[in-house]
Formats: sequence, structure tokens, C-alpha cells
Amino acid sequence: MGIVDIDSLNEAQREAVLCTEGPLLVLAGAGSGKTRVLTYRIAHMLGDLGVQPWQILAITFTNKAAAEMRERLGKLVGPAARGMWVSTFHSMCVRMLRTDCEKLGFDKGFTIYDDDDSKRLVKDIMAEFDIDPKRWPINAIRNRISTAKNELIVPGVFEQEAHDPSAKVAARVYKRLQERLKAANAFDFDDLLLYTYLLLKDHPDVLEAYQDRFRYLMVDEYQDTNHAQYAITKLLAAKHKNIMVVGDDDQSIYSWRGADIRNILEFESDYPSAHTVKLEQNYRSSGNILAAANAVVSNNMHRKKKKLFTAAGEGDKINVYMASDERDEGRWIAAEIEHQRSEGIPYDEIAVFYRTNAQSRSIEDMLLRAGVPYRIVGGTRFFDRAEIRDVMAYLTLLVNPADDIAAKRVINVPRRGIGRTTVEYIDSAARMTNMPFMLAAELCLADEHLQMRARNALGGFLSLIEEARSYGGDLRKVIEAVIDKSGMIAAYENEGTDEARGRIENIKEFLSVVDEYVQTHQVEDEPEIARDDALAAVRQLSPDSLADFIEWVRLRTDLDAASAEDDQAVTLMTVHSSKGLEFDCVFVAGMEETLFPHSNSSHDESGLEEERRLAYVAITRARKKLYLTCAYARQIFGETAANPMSRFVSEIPAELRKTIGLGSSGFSGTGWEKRGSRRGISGSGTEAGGGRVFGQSSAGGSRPRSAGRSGASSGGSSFADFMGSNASRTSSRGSEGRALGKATHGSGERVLGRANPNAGKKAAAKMTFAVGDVVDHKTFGRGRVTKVDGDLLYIKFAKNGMTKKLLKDYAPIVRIDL
DNA sequence: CGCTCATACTTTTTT
DNA sequence: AGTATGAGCG
Repeated sequence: MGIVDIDSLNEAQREAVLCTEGPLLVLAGAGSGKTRVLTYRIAHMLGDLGVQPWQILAITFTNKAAAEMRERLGKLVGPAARGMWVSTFHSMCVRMLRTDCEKLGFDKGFTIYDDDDSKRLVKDIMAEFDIDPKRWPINAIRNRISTAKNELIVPGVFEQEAHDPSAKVAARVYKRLQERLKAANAFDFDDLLLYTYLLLKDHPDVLEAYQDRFRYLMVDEYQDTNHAQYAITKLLAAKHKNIMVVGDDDQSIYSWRGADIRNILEFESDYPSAHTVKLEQNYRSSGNILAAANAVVSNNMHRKKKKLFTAAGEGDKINVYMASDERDEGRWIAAEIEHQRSEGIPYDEIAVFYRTNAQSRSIEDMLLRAGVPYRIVGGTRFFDRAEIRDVMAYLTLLVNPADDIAAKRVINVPRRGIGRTTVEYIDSAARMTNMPFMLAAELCLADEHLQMRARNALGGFLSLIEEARSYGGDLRKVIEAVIDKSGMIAAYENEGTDEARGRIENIKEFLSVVDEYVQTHQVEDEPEIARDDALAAVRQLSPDSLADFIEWVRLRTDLDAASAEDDQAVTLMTVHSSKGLEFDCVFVAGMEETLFPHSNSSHDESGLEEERRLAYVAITRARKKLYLTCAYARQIFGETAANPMSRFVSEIPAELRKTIGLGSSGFSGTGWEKRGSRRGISGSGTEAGGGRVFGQSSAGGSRPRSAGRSGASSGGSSFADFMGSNASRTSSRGSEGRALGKATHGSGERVLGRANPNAGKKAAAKMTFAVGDVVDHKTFGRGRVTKVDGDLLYIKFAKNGMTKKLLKDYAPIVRIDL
């Protein structure tokens, strides 16, 4: 039948694909092929049912998911998909607002404020109102406002409902914030949703046009929708009620961002005629992994009952490794990665997840030393770097002179002698006259109250912006010119520090982002829809519009770039960012109480359940191999803390787990891991205090060091008892672990009777290398230096013929002097 | 005005 | 430990 191979689907999938009319709820368990269902369903509608592409609206949460869907659709139906809206909630809203925001009193050239911008603005407002940020923390206020926006509560209503003092403060700020945003012709992320909702609600003609156009709605990751998103989709679907939502309540991990799990739990009561399909066959993970995931998540009380099953075999057991500390953990992961790779799993099929970004440091450190190529997703984002934000602010200012935040950001970047006093003076002038900052600045040029020096500098800045506005032509050229004229590069060059050089590098990198934008937005041949339907015209981002480029950057995250470069590397990221991805081999680091579940979430039941869902997400990312690691002790906020193993590990039936490793005793290092250690002499691996940590002091001491990297589980050591005791004595877990920690940490007898194994050689952090030198690498063996670039060495290894880039002071290499 | 030093704060963050 | 902010000095 038709253009898609319906027969290749299982029964539930087929049902979802064929059910195209009326409301449909698809509960799609992890790895149950929901993207396949989504794309096949669309293809079926286009190919078999004569639905036109522009009648379909598919909404995802990330650009990446949208891009993936577009790509897979392209493969299925080719150009037939052209003109279809496959977008994120936010970019959909931008499109709608660009068309009609004048109805709301905004100008079409509006800009988008990201988190940082909006925070600055709130700060500004609080200063304006003399609100003490000590008493009323900015983020607390912002959270209240954000929550209000997500709940579609406008300032007026919020004010009426504000009874307690902090709500009253928030109400004032909220009201002013919306005024200021409007004056700046800007929307923040929450506003994009809020105002789109208001647009649709208050302008029936607009709503109806969209309703008529989008006959079919599909929303992915529905469990993560907040109320605003829910309301928008409800409006859009109200007329034809052809709405399909796909989600998994077990994967709801963004409640702290306003996601309301009830949206999915109550879909059936919202749409009484709704049809429900459950996708419960998992095609991703091996049996044991799936069983583990099921076991963990079944501890949650508030969920739709379902049980994933698989036709796959049991596969490997889940490996649990307990490290002595976070460095040992990272080191072990690095070694195990190399081991898995030697067994044939490529780097890009391996991922390491952690609960908090702070954990990435130690793991990164160890991977670097082990020479394991890795790539970090998320964390401090490229576009969040100060210098990049500065460049963006310059560009924004050209497009939207009303953007006060952008203006104030760069008025003195680089230093041109316009200090706080001057800025505040202009600012108060602007506020008094209710005009944009830039305009007020212009007037201040002639203001005698300001020092001549400041006025001159100000004049320089204003004419710089003025001039830059007239640049035309090639986008890259324009941006380059702006950067150049701003003097940022020159200022950094003058600084001459490594940091400044890094910033220049980043700005160069930014220019290649510009190139990427230009390349990916070349005007394709006009979609031949549109004629009969004014709304069908898809607004395309233009490759030479600065405004469009800014919008693109604003709605983009590093997550999008992560998949672009497909070089061979292990992926490091938070569990949150891992949602929607899958890997052959997954490590979850930091499986400890306090960290995962995080202490800030484990006070109430709902928080704990969300943590558990998070664990569920992490586990279900793995196809074949799953490693859970925890550290007996870990540096946290500068202090050493010992926490018991995560309850989520204990919730996995013991027969599915295999406990490996014994502190660091399984580690047979040769000394390379200590080079460049912050702590100097001995890596923590040797001070594990191995014996006592786990009970008897004999555990490690007398044991022959046969323990390979994974073979040490046997031995009935008290380590295993420790793990086991966790499972059974849940109530006393917390104090037990802590007590152990205090008592034993640092008592550090050496494990393994082996003194510093590298005693003879100097662990030479200051070793020098030159082209032609022969080196020995911990995992790659012999190699030859082919190029030296500062601290960066290019080494070609004999064993595999690969050339690797390694850092001189960190890589596990030793020069061999022949 | 701009730099340096002291101090407080650290969950997750699709957009 | 690390950063990000604020006060105080040159």
C-alpha cells in the first residue's frame, strides 16, 4: 500500500499511523519507534490520503528533533514534504508573531531576549524600583514571572492575585518588565508563547486562518508541554480536532521548567473522543537494560501503567562500578571506554552522562589524559560566552535600536571610557523622557553635565553604530566589518593574554557560524504552494538578512551543533540533554544519593519521582551496554563528601547487575595518570583507603593485584556487601554512608602493596617533545610525533596508524629516548 | 574610570 | 574548587 511500508510496523505502530482523523494520544515508551510512527504517519497522509504538506503542522521541542524529522521525512517522501511546518514551539511562535505582532503593538523587526538579556532587564528594573536583590533574589522573582507567563497569567491578573509580599514585588516587576520589553520591541522566550496565545485568542480571524490551514497537528514530547504550549495547541486544534500528541509520562523531566505532566495524563478528558495507542515494544535496548529501566520507574506511584517489552535477548548485565573518588571514576570510565572500543564499539557510540554539569570536569580531565577523544554537549554554551554575546549585542543594536539591553551591554565594550556614571546618566535621561537608550545617548552628546572625555567617547560609539547600519551586501562581510570597527579584536590583541587569544578564537569561530548559516539558508527553489493561500507562504530565513541571522542564533542551542560534527568522539552530557538520543554503550556517572537523586529534589515525593524518571531516561538511552558508576567520596563545592550509592541502583534487581571494580584496586596504572595532577604527587587512585572503605581492612591489602579492569567482582569482598546492604537497609542508608565516610576517608593505606609504580621514572609534566620523537602512549602504544603546535602534539601511532592530537602536559605519554 | 581584592553562590535548562 | 558579583582603592 501507498508509499510507505506499513507492513514493517508492529500492530500498535500501524494503528497510530493509520488513525489520522480525530484526536489521538500515543503513549510511546522509550525506544518504541515513535519518530518512525510520526514520520510514517505524515508520509501516509501525504502519499496516500492526498493531504497537502502545508496542511500539516508538526511541533517538536528541539531544533534537532525538528531537523531529524524533516530529514527522515525527506527520505520517505522527498520534496513532497516541502512547505510543511516542522518546527519547535518557539520558532513556530516567532513565525506567527512576525506576521501579526503589529496587532499586539509590536514591530515586525522585534528581537528575542534570551535568559541573560531578560535577567539583565529584570535587574535593571529592580534597581529602578529600589528593590533590594538581597531580600528579593532576582532569580526567585524571575521564576515567579516565568511561571506566570507559562500559566498565561498577564500582569493585571497576576497583580490581583498577588497577596503575599513577594508576589506583590514580583507583580510590580512583571508589569514593568512587560512595558520595558515592549518598548525594546523584544520578546523573551516565555513571551513568544504568551503573546502567540494572546494573538490567537484575541484575534479570531488570525486563529481561524491557521485552523483552516493546519488541518493536522502533531506534537512530539507532549509530556513536556507547559500550559501555554498546551493552550496554543488546543486553540489551533479546536476546529478540526485532528490532533495527535506523542509522549511518555515516564520521560517527563522538565517540570521545573513549567512542563505540566497533566497535559498528557488528561488528554483523554480534554478530548473525550480521543483514541489512545500505546507503543510498548522497545526496539532499542537489550532485555536486561529494559528490565532495569522498568524496575526503577515502577517505583513511581503517579504514572500511567505500562510495561515495555522487547524481543531482543537479555544481553549483558548492567555493570556497576564503585570508584574511590571522582578521579578514579573518570579514570575507570576512560579505561573502560578504551576497552569497549577495542571490542569494536566506536567512540561515537559511547556516551557518558552525569546529573550536573560540574561533574564533567573530572571526567573530562581523565579522558583527556587517557587520550580518549570526547565532545561535550551543553554546559557553558558557545553563544553564552561574553565575547560572543558582545558581538551579538552589536549586531542586534543595528537591527533594533530600541534594544536598551544590547546598547548598555556594548556601549563600553571594548573599553572606550564610558563608565558607569555616564551610562547611568543616560539611562535616567532615557527613563525620564521615555525614549530608547540610544536616542537619549544621542541627546546627551550635547549635555554639559557630562565630561568632555565621556562625550567624545560616546560620540565615537554612536557614529560607529550609525556607520555600521549602512553596511550592505554579503552577511559575512557585514558582520566582519562590525566586529572590526567595534575594536574588540584590537583590544583583545592588546591584552595579549591567553584568555584574550581564546576570545579572538571564539570570535573567529563565530564567523564560521555565520558561514554555516549562510550556507544552510541558500534560497531553495520557491515552494510552489502558497499561491492560493496567503498563509501558506513559508517565511524563509534569508541568507543575507542580519535580522534573520540573529533570530536563528537566538533560537539555536549548542545541542543542534553537537550532532553536526560527526567526528569520532565520545559524547559527554547531562542526563537531561540525553533525552531522545541513543548509544550502544552508556555510562552514567555519579550514581550517588545527593547527586542523583539530587538533594535539592529529593525532599518531596514529586521531586523524587522526577529524578527517578530522569534515571529512567538515562538507562533507556543504552542499546547494549550500561554502566552505572558511583564514587565513594567526591569533592563537592570544595569539600569532600561521602554519599551512599544511589537508591536507583538498588532498585535494579540484583540479578541484573554485576558489580565490578573495587575502588581503584582494579586499576593498573603506570603512572601516566598522575602527570599534571592538581594534587601533585599521588593520584587519588592510590589513596583509596580501599580496604576500610568497604569494611575489612584486608580487602585490598593482601589481594594479589590480578584484578584487571573488570575482573574483581568475585572475591566476596565487603564491597559487594556494601552494595547489597544498600538495597536492603534503605532506611538507614543516609547516616550509614556518611558515618563510614568520615571514619575512613584519608586513612589511606595504600592498596595493592605496590608502591608508586612509576617510582623510577619521573612523572614528567614538563617533558618536552619535538617532531620525530618516539613516544609511548598508555593505550595506543608506540607512536611518533609528527607535528608540534604549542602544547598540542600530533602523534601518529604505529598500532592503528591513526594520528591523534594530544595535549603535552596531559596525555598519557612518555618520551622514549632511544 | 577601571582595576583588584573580598565575598557569596553554586540542579537540571529543549527555547 | 571555581566563578561571578560587589566594594573599595588608585
